[in-house]
Amino acid sequence: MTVPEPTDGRRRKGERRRRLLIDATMRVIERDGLAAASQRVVAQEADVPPSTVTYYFPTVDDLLVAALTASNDDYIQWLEECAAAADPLAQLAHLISESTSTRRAHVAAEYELFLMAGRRPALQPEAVRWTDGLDAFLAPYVADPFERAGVAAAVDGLFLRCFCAPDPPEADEVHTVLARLIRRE
Amino acid sequence: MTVPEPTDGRRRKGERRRRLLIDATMRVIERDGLAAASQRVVAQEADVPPSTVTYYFPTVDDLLVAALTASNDDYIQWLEECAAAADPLAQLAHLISESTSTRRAHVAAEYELFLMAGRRPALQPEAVRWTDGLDAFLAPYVADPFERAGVAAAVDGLFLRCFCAPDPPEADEVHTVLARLIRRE
DNA sequence: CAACAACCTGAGCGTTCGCACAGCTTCCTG
DNA sequence: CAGGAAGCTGTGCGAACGCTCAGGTTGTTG
Repeated sequence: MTVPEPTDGRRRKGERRRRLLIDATMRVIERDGLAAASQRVVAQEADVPPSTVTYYFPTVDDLLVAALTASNDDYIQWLEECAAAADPLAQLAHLISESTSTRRAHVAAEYELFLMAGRRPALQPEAVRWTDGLDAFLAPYVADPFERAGVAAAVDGLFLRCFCAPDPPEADEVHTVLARLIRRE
Repeated sequence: MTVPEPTDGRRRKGERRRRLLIDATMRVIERDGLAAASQRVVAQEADVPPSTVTYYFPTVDDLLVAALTASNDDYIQWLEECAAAADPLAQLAHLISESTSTRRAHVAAEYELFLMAGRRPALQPEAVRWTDGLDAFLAPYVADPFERAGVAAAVDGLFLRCFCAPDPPEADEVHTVLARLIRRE
């Protein structure tokens, strides 16, 4: 996924610019939703002329797909970081609970991606990347594949709950929920 | 939620027309997403002039909120029907698995609603209506509230999975997943 | 330093958008 | 059966939309 960091200074600047636009798109998505992420609005958010957006992303759809894919990248990486932590489950609970505050844009983008994938088969592999990553993360904790599918679905549901519930659960509450789903006695 | 069915024939026709527009909106959402549901597009889908949409829904936003709310109504009602069935859990699994085919528009609308609720506090009660209903449904099966929150989140996650996964699970598979989450041994 | 590639942008075209509004028909009520 | 409420729609305005394109600047390479 990550580009091998070009030596050419021009291309490097180009990559930086692309990233700038994607970040601006994420901020717009967080604030007003995917539908509000038009060429002009994103351009203004990034403080560049509208034609710059066209230069880097031939169509707005390309821009949106790029932003959603990048967001998915981030989540998969964070998940791997969770897996490498001292207490992976607690770390995951923390990540989930941050949907309330720090990572609102990312959660919104993730679910917009899922919604898009439901209509466009071309995007399904991107959704699968996440679910596969999540399944791999949970494998050490839940042996039975059916049960694991259930816990994975719960993780997705918890992200959403933290994003849109009036009184979203704290990290330790999410941790408790996850732990009770996994620990069977 | 349901209007007391007016005696006035004019108002009754009006209600029918409102419903017609909401249904058309749902079809558009299913096909091309919430962002595509503009006044003109919905009007064409419903085979009425654009100004008719303005007449019944002062702004497009009103139309979208009405459609999403109506969809939420449907889901809550279906959930109650599941609860009243012979095997509620199997019936719920069936409902979830229909996200793949019959109820695609409703699933999409439901998640669009959640995403909107994340940005607009005014819509949060609508999201809460669903989660509360789901919690009530699960109460007989899962006593512990934390565990129940986990299973509820899993239900939401399973809806999404059925909507956008390349090889969505069948009803009996969903049933197995739910049963293993609930039956602890 | 010539040649080229990548970056960059202002102007503008055609389309769609949301919404206002005046004026019409239909239907109920006193 | 008069009066009014509710339903209905064609017209049109200003704004935003996606996208094209000609032409300019900057940086790299042989």
